[in-house]
Amino acid sequence: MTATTPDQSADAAAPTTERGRRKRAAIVSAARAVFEDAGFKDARIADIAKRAGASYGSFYTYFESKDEIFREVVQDVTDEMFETSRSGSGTIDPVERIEIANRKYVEAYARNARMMSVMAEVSAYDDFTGAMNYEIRKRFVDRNAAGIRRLQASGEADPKIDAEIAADVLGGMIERFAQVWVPRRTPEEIEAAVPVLTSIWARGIGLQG
Amino acid sequence: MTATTPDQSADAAAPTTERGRRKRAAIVSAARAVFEDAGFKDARIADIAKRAGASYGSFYTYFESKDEIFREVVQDVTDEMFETSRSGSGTIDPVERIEIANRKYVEAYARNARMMSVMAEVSAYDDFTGAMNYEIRKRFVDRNAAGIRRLQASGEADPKIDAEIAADVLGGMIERFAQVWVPRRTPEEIEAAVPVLTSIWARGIGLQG
Amino acid sequence: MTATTPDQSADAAAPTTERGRRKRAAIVSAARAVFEDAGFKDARIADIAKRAGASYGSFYTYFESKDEIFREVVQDVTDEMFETSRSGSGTIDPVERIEIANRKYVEAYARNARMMSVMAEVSAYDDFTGAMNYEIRKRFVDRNAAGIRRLQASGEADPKIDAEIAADVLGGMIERFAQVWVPRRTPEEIEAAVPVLTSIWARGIGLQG
Amino acid sequence: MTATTPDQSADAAAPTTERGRRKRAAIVSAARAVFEDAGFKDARIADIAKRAGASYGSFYTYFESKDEIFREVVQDVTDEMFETSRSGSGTIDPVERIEIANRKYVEAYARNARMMSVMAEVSAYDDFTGAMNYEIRKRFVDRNAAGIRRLQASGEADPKIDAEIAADVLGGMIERFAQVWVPRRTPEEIEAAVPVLTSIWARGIGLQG
DNA sequence: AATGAATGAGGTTTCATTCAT
DNA sequence: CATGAATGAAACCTCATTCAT
Repeated sequence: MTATTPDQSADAAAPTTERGRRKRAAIVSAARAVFEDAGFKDARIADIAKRAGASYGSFYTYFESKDEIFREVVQDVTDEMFETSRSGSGTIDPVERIEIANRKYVEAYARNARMMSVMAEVSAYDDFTGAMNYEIRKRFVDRNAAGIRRLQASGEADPKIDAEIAADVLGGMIERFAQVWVPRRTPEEIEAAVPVLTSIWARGIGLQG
Repeated sequence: MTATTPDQSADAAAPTTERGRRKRAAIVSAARAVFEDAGFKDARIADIAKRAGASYGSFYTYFESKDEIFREVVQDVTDEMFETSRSGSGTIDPVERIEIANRKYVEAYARNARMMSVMAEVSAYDDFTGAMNYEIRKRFVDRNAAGIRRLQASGEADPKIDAEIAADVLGGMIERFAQVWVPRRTPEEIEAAVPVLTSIWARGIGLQG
Repeated sequence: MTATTPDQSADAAAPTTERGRRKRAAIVSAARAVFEDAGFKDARIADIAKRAGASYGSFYTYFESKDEIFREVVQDVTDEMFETSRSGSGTIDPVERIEIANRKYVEAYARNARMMSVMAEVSAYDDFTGAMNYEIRKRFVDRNAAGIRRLQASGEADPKIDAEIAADVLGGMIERFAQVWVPRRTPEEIEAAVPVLTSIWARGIGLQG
Repeated sequence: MTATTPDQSADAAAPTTERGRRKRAAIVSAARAVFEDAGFKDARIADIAKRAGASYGSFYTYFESKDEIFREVVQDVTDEMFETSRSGSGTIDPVERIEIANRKYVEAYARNARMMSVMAEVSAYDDFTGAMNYEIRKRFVDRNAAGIRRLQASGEADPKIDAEIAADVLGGMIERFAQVWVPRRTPEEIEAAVPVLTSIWARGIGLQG
């Protein structure tokens, strides 16, 4: 994949029939599975087509290129990472809110772990994927920053802290935790570590005596 | 690159003459530059040879394959990351020690940033590189854990904290900070952020009132 | 070609369309011609493809490797050598039967002479081809042994002779005759020598006063 | 190896010192071993040099090319095949003489079996080797023809037989026997089969009853 | 639309031979 | 003469993309 900017002028027409929509969806789903198994470079169109029960040529009826379908899968992942982390919580206790947010992020990451890893691979040489990665991160960090500023305003968090940097750094801590722990540890181990994350986070911004 | 374990049975001979040593070093150096520019998959032997002022065949005088030279470069990076982070500091103040350690890691990362990124790419499908990455991380995290335990023993850090998990998580925070900031920010911005990292770290383990 | 055992897990798909079948057959035919001209080692995929009017890649649509197509050609030759020598003769005179069998073998060899020679070359380092060569020989020798035993049972051939060894040795005589004479002599010379072969064979097993 | 005619204008000088002669002999010996192990095409100059304890460059001090050294080895084999089969026997009994000659050929073949097989491989594309093979065969067949004519003159063998063709055909029987049996059977089995060869040969030319 | 065959640029690797030291 | 590094022409194989049916 060469460095590119998103190109919306898709030549491959959107399917008009129900059957076409199903086939298209099958290809996207198969592509995601193949990318997860093989990474981007080693994924072959032939494998995607076979896995989708489609022919070689059918792939190109729906997608212009390998890049294009990869971007569609990346977009799906990005959307889901957004979606999941969006819903707020009803609680009032700030530490509990932080823990819920952290847990949500880790859970969303777990559902998309392989693709997140492949996106990290591809970001190295593809601008679009890099931008998507950045978006996911930015959304997460921005929400964290807003939360910290709110806690500073209410006098619960240390007002001397730079909220943007702290949110960036602490968000990175969660990201890295997910990257490292999700593929290697059991759900129970991860669950047990989340309170440690929360505690560090809370102390880090001066919450709690 | 297919998943592999380190293989010491190098078929390509070590150079016996001074001239050979120079050419070999030139190839390693050129290879690193090419990997940094292009990543692993897109790096071409032809480019490495040309950049080293060597012929196509000369490459294969010293290295069996693209995999082999990549591992040599990875080994070099790993060694340097170890080397740098090893030397202790003379100070006694724990916060200052943490800051020095963090700054050292970030500086070492900065010197190897592109290769660290390529290694992240390749770790996805190559066991050797994955193992090297793991080694770097483990070394860093272990040192941190020892430091935390020491501070707990001296009563400076909160003894209720699980030192291993905290070291893992806080180490990840530094790693991710380096990954994200080094390629995108100026040295000044990074320098300015390090105290934030240090502060969060220190508070996170219960240092300071 | 490295030593191998036959591998039935062909990855290259069998053609499903008529067009595909034609192209595949053209490639097999071209391959045989190229192997006959150049032997195995010097045969180049590019030449096979060009001769078949196909592109480089088309070759790999149907065959995994040079080894695989060589085996297919070898299989064809083997089949034809079997086929030809199978049909019995109607005559009752044992000497006449021997002469017919010898002539048939030599004729079959003549039709496949170049490939038989290439197979001899390749047998030196490839197990599959060696096995095919062995099969051809075994089939021929076994039939001869049965014939000799029949003649011994009917009292026409010397019963003291070891039929298996005699069949092996006399079969080898025919094989070697074909190897040496077919490429170097005219059909007329060969035709004229066949009765000598027959006479030696017949006398050798004690037929005729 | 491309088709060539023997070229006596060797550029590589004959060694003048004793040490040079020894090294040259070591290279020839190593080359033979490598050709026997690997055949012609797969034999590498590097392996020959290493096996001879010589450097890469030394090889080219003594030999112009891979072809040249192969021809030297082939010449050695040819000489030895000649040498061995030359010495006559003292006996008078014609059948015994035939048996001795056959046994001698098989024994000489056994000593050179691997190289004879490699020569068969190379004969397919190299004229010089083909000529050597032909020489070996011709010498053997000619001697046989002379023997048959002698027996015809003395009234022991059937005078109606064409001595040249019979010698060719029966010689081929021995050759093929050696090719097939030597690599696959034990010396005892071979020894046991030689009388069958002799018997067929003797009967074939009308000797005995 | 669907199918699957056809294309060919692009990359890796080998190794006989030459050449600088 | 000895050494071993340097050269580069081949040759193989892959696979995204195009195209004929």
